[in-house]
Amino acid sequence: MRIERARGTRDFLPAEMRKRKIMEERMRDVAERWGYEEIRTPTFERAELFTLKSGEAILKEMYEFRDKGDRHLALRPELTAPVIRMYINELKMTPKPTKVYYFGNCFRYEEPQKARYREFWQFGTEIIGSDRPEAQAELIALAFNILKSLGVKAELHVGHVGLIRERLRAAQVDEAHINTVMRLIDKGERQAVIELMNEADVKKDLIDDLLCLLDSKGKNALQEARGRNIIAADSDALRELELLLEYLDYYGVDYTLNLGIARGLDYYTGMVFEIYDAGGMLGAQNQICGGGSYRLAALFGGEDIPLTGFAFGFDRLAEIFGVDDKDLERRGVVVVPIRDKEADLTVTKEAIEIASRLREFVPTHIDLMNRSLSAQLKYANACHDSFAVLVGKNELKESNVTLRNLDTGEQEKMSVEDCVVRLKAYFGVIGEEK
RNA sequence: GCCGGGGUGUGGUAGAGGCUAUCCCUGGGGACUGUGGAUCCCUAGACCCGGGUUCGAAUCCCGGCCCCGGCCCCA
Repeated sequence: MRIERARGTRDFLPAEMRKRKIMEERMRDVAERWGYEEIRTPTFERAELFTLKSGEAILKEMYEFRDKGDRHLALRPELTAPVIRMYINELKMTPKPTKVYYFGNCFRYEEPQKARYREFWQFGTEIIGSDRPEAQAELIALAFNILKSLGVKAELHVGHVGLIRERLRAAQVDEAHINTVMRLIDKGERQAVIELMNEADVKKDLIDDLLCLLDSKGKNALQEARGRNIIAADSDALRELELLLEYLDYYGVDYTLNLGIARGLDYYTGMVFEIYDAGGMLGAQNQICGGGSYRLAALFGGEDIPLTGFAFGFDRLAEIFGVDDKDLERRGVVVVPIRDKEADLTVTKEAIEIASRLREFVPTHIDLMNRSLSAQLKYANACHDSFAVLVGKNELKESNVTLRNLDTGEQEKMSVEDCVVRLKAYFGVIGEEK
């Protein structure tokens, strides 16, 4: 009987893995050069870590279970909460800001769709200890540069939930209602927002101001809003946002100001941003990154430290990441022992020794099926190898090997030493050992 | 949770109630134990699962599973 893959999961074949590894390497590389260090948390956690953050309702969207010790556990549905937990448990004493990144699989029990799976990967970073504009700008610039390293065309929208919250407070809306409104804004339900405000007896011109703020887009939105007195001149959020945008210019980051981004979660406190695929390849799921400044640590029993972070949907990036076929094609070498019918082991011994040397710097095959010479070459061809190193008794007699270029068919006899040098040069190995 | 379209060897397919299920690609072996990509031969390998209708089901019906896409959601 044939066993099917679990719903919403995928197998990654070598070609896909090569692509994903290239992406991972580039993303890690950028993060490292920006001074972030990789961390890793467990694949499963106590379920309450996630319900505390997102409410009991998300239990039905998680893979949660009881272990044999009756602990209530869950496969992680995201990585922010685990990272904060790790920080509170064991990173508290590190110098601030603490800059970390992560890459890991997450699990959600949802209906699979385009670029949406039950097991998916997130790549994200957290700045622990700062939500100042300097930190916000660096974080956004980092996300921007990671996308650049992947050659992905994307659109960055930056907002600030503080502006809207301030506006609502000015309108005498209480905190509980503010959170409700933020959630509605995030869902784009304007009508519901208006109704709720009417119920709360908010004056009509204040409602208009709010709606106007939500619609603000583009570089000049801030000046316009201030010009029309929608934002108070002494607004803290405004000052923070202006500074952030200034810094983004220094970083050379292109952005669209979008005050309508609300991220309907209570713990977002300041800057928020989202990045969308600009190529239209993702259908309905076109958001590839989300982040912002938030306060979450106190919820998990830590000090209420400011946090700024983002997470990329790695699978969505993989969907739109284009890579040269050349980069994906694995080019290696095959060592071909030519055995005679007496099954003389000296040829095999020599071949293995040569393969071991080549394996220090290039993918190397050697026959595992006791095949004939021509069958070995046929296999090498099917595997897109570049060179064959032929080792037979003729070569052994002369202490030589035959190096055959599988692209051109040219071949020539040479010593093992010359062969190694030649292949090192071809595969661009620098820093010859002495 | 809801809606639409699908599921035949590794992959891609033909087949529309009736012979041993078509063809291409693929895997293994051989022609060919010192030179590959061609050709030929042999060989491996499939009707998603369960039930129903029928003399007879890959084909029609029902349920499930899975895939693709959309809604909801997206921490």
